[in-house]
Amino acid sequence: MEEKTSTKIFMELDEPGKNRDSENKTYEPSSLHNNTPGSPLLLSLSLNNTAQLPHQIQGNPQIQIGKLRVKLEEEKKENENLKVMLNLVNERCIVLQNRLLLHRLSSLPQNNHNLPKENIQDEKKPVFSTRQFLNIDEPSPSDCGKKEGVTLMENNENIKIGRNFAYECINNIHEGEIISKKEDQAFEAECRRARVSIRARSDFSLMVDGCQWRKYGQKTAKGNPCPRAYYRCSMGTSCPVRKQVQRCFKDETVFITTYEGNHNHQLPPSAKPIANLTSSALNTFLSNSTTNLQYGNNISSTFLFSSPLSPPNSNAIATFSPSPTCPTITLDFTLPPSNYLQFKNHKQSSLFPFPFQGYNNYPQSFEVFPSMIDAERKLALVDVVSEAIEKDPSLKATLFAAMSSFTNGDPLNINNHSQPSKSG
DNA sequence: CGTGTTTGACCGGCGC
DNA sequence: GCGCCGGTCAAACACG
Repeated sequence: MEEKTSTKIFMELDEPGKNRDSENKTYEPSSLHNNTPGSPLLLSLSLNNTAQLPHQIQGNPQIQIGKLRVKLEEEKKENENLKVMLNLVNERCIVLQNRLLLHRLSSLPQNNHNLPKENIQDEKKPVFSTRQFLNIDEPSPSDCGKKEGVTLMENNENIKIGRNFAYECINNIHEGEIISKKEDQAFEAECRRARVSIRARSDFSLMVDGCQWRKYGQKTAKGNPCPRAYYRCSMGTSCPVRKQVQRCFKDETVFITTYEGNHNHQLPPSAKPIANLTSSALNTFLSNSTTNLQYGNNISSTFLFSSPLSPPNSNAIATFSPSPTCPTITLDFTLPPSNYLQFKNHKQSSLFPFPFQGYNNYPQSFEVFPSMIDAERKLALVDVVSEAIEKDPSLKATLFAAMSSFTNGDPLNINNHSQPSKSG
């Protein structure tokens, strides 16, 4: 957008024999703008009078240049302000889009395998417009992203409209934030109760989480002969964080580590990746959970989770179980990377930037796998696919076959699943 | 002796 | 109300 407008200005200034004083070299656009080499000129949003520019250049060149420079400085300043504002609007739009997505996921009926086709189609849409979230008909300030982007390119009047749009957008979004404050409070309360469970192999880097733990109990839980160990964080005084570690009895190389609570002390650098992982997972899912509880839903969902950890440990299949007493997020790192690829390619999953940040402000992304099946079934699915892929290099066929067994023969229709056989 | 682990007892929530 | 189960407590123990 900026570069386009800038190019237009260049062309007008450089056009020979039209408005340019050929004897005066100071009309060189680069000398006018003092821009760094290669950087676009920052005139795009605010040049209300680009059409008049050639006329202004006529007459005394020195005076006109002086006037132009002053005007240019003003425009640059305004342009900077508008850029800041635009960034703000974009950031807030992303926040609203994610809120909308989580809202939509949680609003789906529990038996959503009977969803009409349109709804399933909707789930595949990568992003949702702000207007959809705010439920406002056009024309609306909530259309700022789209409308501003178009109108700013057209003419000066539209630039003004676009600018007003931006202002209105900000005001509008602020109202939305106020409305959602109550949800945020519920969200915080949820954070304290929620758990993040990590399934990882014993040689996996996640097993060393950088914190100091003191074991305070051990118990053999029902359904798993392997004892579950209970740990308390001993790094801070009365740190409320606890974790449970249990071996998976199906595959003893797999450990299930469950974290609960927030650290009340400074974390060492070595502990931050896991802290980021768990906090971003919590952030990712708990809005969904809060809305679920609010609407009385008790649905689980599965996502491809792009964690803040470095590759190759950067992806996990995440399962969210929004239990009213203890919502739990399970991040499964036990699948080989190829499984994630298959999982990802299988559905037209969408990718969008995720605004929530971990302790360390890692940039994060969040991939949506639009399904709503219960946690147990999905974990069973993960096991089946994992085993099959280990045995058979023909990943795609095996994966689709496994998916078909859960989806009444249609591997693409994850919502229309049937009960898996326990023989797995 | 200080720190961490082990392990049986205890408690509270939940389902029947 | 009762029993089951997960989670926690705390005394005993191990180790440096």
